[in-house]
Amino acid sequence: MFNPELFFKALGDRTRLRLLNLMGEQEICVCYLVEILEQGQPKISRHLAYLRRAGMVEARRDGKWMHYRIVMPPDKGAAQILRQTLAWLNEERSMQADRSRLSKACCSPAKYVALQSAPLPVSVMLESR
Amino acid sequence: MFNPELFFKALGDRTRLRLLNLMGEQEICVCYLVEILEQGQPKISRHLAYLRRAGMVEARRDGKWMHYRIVMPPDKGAAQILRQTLAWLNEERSMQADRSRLSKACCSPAKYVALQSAPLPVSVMLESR
DNA sequence: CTAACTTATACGCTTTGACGAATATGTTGC
DNA sequence: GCAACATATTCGTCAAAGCGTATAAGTTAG
Repeated sequence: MFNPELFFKALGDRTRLRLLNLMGEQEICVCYLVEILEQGQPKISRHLAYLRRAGMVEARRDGKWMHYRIVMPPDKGAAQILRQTLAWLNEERSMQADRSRLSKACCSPAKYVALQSAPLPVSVMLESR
Repeated sequence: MFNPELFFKALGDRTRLRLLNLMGEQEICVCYLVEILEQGQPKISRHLAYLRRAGMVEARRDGKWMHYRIVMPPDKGAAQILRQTLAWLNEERSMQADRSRLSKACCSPAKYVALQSAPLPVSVMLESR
């Protein structure tokens, strides 16, 4: 599929860029996205749906939880631009801060215990080996 | 300046993508953009203003005529993505057709004589040497 | 089945932006 | 100055999309 307009529209929103940035490395549970971005859950969910419609992410159900991950578009040009964009985002301070908060999720027990056995982010699982 | 949101918003419109595609090689007069895209002049002008605000193009006045050209953003990441985007656009048929119509501007005298001594596109000038 | 929980969607409201038509601005030649 | 021309901007309208609130849908535990 070749639809640059739809593709770039999907990237033209700060919240969606932050979501993509957090999904950059590996799949991540919606509950973490809500906590880290400190935005309402319906808002996060709507933006995830937008990204799904644009073919940029896919979801996997895991019991009550949904995990989202980036999927590279079949179009080679689009995939290249998406990869480039993720690298670009990673240069910005606020995007690094978001990622940092994700990796520290394991260090704020009060908050995450409240999420009652929410699945740990992959990064945390790797660290705790 | 680092503002991915503004950057991608500018790319999230078909008319603006077509304009960038036509400006890809060298600067081009507004009158050709209007002719080739077959869109109203105010529409073209508004989209050019949008691209100018986003820092993607600059204008040069030449008497009555305005010539627009792409300027690479100072941000290295943005510049790279813009270059890739232009290359990507160039793979699409309709974008190739637009470029083709530009290079054939010299072959439809009736239409372009009506433009009374409009400055020739650079590509035409190069061909006629 | 029911209660608790996570995520998705529907609704109403507001903002953004795209559009055509009309008009303003800037330039040239007389 | 004025007329003709190229381009820019303004205005009113409409559609797209953002948001929060409320609610629906799907899952698990009991």
